Amino acid sequence: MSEYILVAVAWPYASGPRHLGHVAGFGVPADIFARYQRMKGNRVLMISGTDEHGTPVTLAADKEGITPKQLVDRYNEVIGNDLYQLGLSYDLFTRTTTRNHYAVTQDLFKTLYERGYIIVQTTLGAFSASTGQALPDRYIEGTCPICGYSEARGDQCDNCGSQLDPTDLINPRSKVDGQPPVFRDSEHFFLDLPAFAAQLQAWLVQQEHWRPNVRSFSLNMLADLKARAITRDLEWGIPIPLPEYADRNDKKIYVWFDAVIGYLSASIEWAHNQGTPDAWREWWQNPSARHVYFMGKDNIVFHSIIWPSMLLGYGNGGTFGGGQGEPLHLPTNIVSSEFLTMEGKKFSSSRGIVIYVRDFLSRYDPDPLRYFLTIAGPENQDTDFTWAEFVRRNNEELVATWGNLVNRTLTNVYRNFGCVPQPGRLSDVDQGVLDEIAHGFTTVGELIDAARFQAAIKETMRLASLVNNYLSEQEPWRVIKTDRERAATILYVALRCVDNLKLMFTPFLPFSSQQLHAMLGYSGFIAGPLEFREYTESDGSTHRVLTGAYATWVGRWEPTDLPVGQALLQPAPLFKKLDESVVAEELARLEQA
RNA sequence: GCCGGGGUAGCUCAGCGGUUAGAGCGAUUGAUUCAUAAUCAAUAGGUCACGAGUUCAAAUCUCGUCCCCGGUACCA
Repeated sequence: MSEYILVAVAWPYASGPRHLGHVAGFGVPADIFARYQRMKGNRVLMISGTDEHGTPVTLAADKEGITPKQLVDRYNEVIGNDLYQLGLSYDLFTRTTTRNHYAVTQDLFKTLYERGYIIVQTTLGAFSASTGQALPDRYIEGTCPICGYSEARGDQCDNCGSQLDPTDLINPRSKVDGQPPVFRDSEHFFLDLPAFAAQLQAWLVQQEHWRPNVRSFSLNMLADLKARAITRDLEWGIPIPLPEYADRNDKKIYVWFDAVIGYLSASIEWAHNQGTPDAWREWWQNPSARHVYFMGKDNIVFHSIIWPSMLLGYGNGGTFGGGQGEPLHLPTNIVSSEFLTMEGKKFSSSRGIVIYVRDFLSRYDPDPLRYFLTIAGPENQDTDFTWAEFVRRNNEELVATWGNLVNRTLTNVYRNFGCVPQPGRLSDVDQGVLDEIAHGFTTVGELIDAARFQAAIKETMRLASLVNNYLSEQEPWRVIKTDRERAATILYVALRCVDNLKLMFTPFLPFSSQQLHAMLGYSGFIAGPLEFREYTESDGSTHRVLTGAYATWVGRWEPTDLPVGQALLQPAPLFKKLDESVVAEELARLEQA
């Protein structure tokens, strides 16, 4: 019985290229989960896109003297390429500047507004004296009234940690042009979060399967819930869908309000692109579907409080819901990761403590990166990326344990038989190792399903060691000198194990598993490939999306019947051993940046 | 400040009330040589941040202290 599973992946922000920390937090874990579920035969819809509105985009564009749209076009392409090269198997990776996304966002806004969940309040805002541009709190700096630190931000002082208001600062100035800001009243729309407090509470207490930090953090927030502004004084954003704002260019929907709606709008776009415009309902209006969200810990509140409130308020209503069927589905699980640091420090583009995904992949293969981010990534606590550790994990774990097992097995078989050998009678030891590997489909599968990816890949590696152990004990290279049939049996068993491990490694290491699949003499795509497609919307605008024909995958999450006699291809190493000098080279590169 | 998470072997991390606290790597010793000098086995290595408490039993629960990370509602 196949399940409907929505894999909702956090939307990378299109203000610049993304670094390793970003993909460690949401991309790789989500892809492992999605690939496993597809191999298992479930109906997976994995969606996301670039998040393209908001102040940082406009400021970055101003700095370069280009329009926000030009800037996000560039980074949508860069980020899309990164994700493609990493093999993240989105059913749809789109963007928030599509006509479809605007329409869905406006539908939610309008529906929530009509139902009284959006209210108007006046707040004091800061504006640039020269350009009139609104300045978010953190774009204002000045002297901290508490500790006297001269570079305190409008929201917080980094020196003493005090929470501040921009109006508290002594000698406030804009971080953009250094001029003192002008403060004036501004009318904004607020999402009435307290209206959902009771429903959220009832829902959250039931979510005992969530990682504890997500649940307790969210429950805690409920105690002191306030209405939250969902519009900004900004030109760049989705227009407020009310008649009196139709011609106004100074106030737009807040970027986070539209970003979370992306999960729904991307599902709707996917269905439309497939030519089955209502297919999104099979995930969103299906109470037995599972919705699993992946993100970094800084995004929790938007997914556990704000987005659920919006879904509760919308129900099945509005233009897209059509007032029919079940209310839209709330998150089933919110898988939040901790943070990856870089050589002991926080990632920081401005200070050059960063490795961009594209730079990394220009020099190294995607699977070693996916391996590192899974086995040593920030799943349960902050973890550190160091080049020394990356090289070590690559050489001494990935190459030595799994790569070597594949290479020694295939080389032995290829040289002596050329094809999958006919086994003789299996001994208890033979059957024992086959059974243990086959059992991995259960243990590894359960770990992945529970979002315990680190434990899952460790278990898979342990199984690979087991087969190395089996070969060491059985010594087929010695046996073959005296007993060819026994050697054939041993190698057949090892090859069956490798074939099954190949499948178990596929969610983690899709590229090398595909290579191995071919070397074992199989055809077809075990789990791939990804592709870009161009779509044109009704207004004639086009955009590129990342997608793939995943239904054609031949990889199944179950033991294989490796056909006796199947011809193998000439084996070649799956992974490259990295020279120790890589560490010094990369550290020097960081120094220069 | 407040809220949440974390501090465990040389390193990177699991474990989160129950036999003598685990893994991988590193170290030492031995075996092996089919394989990318890749493998396999054994040994050594820890007052589980610190202090107090609850309990028959604490790395695990409670309280306090110190340090690191995130959030703190106008960064996303």
